[in-house]
Amino acid sequence: MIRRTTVREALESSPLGSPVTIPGWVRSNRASSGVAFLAVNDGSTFGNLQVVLDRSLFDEATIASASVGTCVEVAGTLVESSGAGQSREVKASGLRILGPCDQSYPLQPKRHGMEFLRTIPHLRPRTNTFSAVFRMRHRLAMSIHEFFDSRGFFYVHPPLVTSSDCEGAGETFQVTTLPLDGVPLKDGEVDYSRDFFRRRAYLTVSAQLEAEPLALALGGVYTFGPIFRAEPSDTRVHAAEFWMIEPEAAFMDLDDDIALIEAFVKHMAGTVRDRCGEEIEFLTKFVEPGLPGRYASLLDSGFARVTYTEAARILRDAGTGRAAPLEWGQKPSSEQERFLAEEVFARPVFVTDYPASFKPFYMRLNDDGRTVACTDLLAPGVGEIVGGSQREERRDVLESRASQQGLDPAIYGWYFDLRRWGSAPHSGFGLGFERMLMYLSGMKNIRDVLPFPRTFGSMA
RNA sequence: UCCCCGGUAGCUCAAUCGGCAGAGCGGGUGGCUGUUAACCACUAGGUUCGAGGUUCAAGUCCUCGCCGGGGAGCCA
Repeated sequence: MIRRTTVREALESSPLGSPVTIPGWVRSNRASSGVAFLAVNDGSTFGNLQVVLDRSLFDEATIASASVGTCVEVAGTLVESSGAGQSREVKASGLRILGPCDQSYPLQPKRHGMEFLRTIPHLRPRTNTFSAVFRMRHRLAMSIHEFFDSRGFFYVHPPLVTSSDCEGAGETFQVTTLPLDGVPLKDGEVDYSRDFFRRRAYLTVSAQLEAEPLALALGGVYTFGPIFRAEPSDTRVHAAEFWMIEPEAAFMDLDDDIALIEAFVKHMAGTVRDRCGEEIEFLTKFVEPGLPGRYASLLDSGFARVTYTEAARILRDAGTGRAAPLEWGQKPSSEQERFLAEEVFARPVFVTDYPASFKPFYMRLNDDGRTVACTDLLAPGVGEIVGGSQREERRDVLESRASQQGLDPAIYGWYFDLRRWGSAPHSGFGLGFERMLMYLSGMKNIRDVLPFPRTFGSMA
């Protein structure tokens, strides 16, 4: 075991004058006749550690061998830097090559295109941009657990293999051990009784249906795990495998749900802003200049709230404006959603009470009989980031809406049972983890916030 | 799935109306007394995505294919 000092410790906390041993990867190697400088990064923090090599102590070949990408272990003393770019540096007494790196190494100390970096997912975490994104990803994930834990929500783990396709949430990947070149048939149909689970099985497209029974026992719960969707959506915001947060809580109505969403989004943004300052600074400079404005819009004011019906009126009255009018009963287009968030309200806005006609059966029917108690949170620059609703707790209403939408009661029997015995008002929402990370990092393609993205037609 | 755009050196990109295929970075060699994606000089490096076609002449125009990107729909 190497007893090491991290770059983060060396830059922030280790006492000056102390001897240190620091392993890391060379980001740049600048040699002049009397002295050579290595920029060493170990991923523990955004910044590099400057290592100073006196050329009277190190020969030409040793210095040259520490080329960009090489894994080195530097021994030396932590000292105050006389240069302008950093306050501390290491005066080296030893340099060991742990992992040599020849000139075929694809990463250079220069800007690369995202498309090229996607072809080397195993190396791109060594770039400034991707190491920043993945540290931010960690911080965001941790902030989710902090938030719900502090509010008494329990972290639950619904199955990834399910029997239902969660109505309308998307195309499923089927899970089977049946041989594809000789599927067993019975009466001309596939004989699923001979499949692994003795029935059809899918990868989950949403954990919500399984979260509800847990919420109706534990009170407040949340899930945070992978979701799989087989939709052939070839866009910058869709992945076949992504992560979703789905809180669900008993005794919570739509107003409570909306308050929870707002507090949650603010907590995530606030934590990342507080803890990822260097990452945000870098990403603002090289990826998305509008990043500070995004944090401000999330953190510095309350979110707006309108009903779908009011939004349709606004879009109609805006008339000659950028977005087309919305006829009541139609789904808003992404252009209309962006118009509301960016121009009408200029901050995140909750749109509530959509028509029941294009929403799933489990959303609670309002007293008007034509809208449901749901909300989408629309953010400037991206559109929808959260979708939630109060769930239909009345057994008769739920069953009639399910049958209207043509669902098989046999599959959803247990879901109806929740309303049969001890039903309770409850609500929840879903938030796409990568979409949130894209918003907070400024990355423009979902493939660039996932370490190894799986998207339609591509598994690099 | 539909629509649009693109593919030139290892990488990032130029190349006028169809007329000798270039630069920066990276690599190699040499230089420089503290550099900040160091700098200076020299140098090597090309099946212009592939297959056809038009033309005296194609990176450039046409057809097909492959790959990549963006948008729409759908969603998270």
